[in-house]
Amino acid sequence: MPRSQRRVLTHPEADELDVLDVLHALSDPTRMTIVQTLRADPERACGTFPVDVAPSTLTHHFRVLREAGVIRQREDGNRRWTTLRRDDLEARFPGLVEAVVTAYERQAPPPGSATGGPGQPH
Amino acid sequence: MPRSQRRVLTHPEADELDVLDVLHALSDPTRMTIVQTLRADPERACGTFPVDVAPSTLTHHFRVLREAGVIRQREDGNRRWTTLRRDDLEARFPGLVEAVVTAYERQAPPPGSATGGPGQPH
DNA sequence: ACGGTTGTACGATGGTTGTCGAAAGAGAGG
DNA sequence: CCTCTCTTTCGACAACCATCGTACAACCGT
Repeated sequence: MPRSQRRVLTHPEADELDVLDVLHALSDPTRMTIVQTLRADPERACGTFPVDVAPSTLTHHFRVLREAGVIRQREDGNRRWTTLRRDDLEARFPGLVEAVVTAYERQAPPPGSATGGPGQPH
Repeated sequence: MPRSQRRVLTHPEADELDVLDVLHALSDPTRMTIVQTLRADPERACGTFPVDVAPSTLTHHFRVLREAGVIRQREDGNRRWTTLRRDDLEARFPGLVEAVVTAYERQAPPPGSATGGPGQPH
């Protein structure tokens, strides 16, 4: 029995999303970096995010984001692939994710971006 | 010496606002109700918000909002007046507060509004 | 001056959260 | 079958947080 059947990945329905849960999920730098990364890359495996925490901590953050309805996860072989639920979020909270991530990028450029923009270099 | 001089109400500068702090401040139903109320009424005294918590708890929530830069408070005689920092927030996080409050009102109509909209009535 | 109003400060408390390490499960490949 | 990789689960722990009651400070009437 494949892992995708063994453990059910619970995702809230699009019309069940709670904006307070979403805001709480986004008010953490690690989780925000995950969302930021997913906006650039549509789908990534769990271990490929530019965050600096232990694997078990990462699993915890993915669960928070998933149960808030921010991301969707699917299993494929050994990997777990993660996507941003852009359409569902946009339908229920128009402009929210756009505004949040844009605001965050201004103050914390995504890891790997060469220019830090007008941020304090020291 | 008036109270407005006695204790300094610390407000972050407009360019110091942290989007993660703002999101955290907004991810609480009591605080979101405060912001929601302030969008309708430009300025209110502390005790006039339609929330159901103890006064000391309310003070705590005002401090969280103030230190995140969401609200501004000024003293006048016995009262402490609270306003939303709309311009500062809009300049630094364009569209954010608008999207957040709009999303929240859809799922939790402001207290005192007659129609609950298409929400579950029971 | 006195009492009432408004709001804060402090301390306590129960619950939540972010973090990690160790152990284990599931799949891929030899 | 065995091993390696990817990811999860569990237990633990310290930090944080929302909440409250009590005490207190400032202001405003009378």
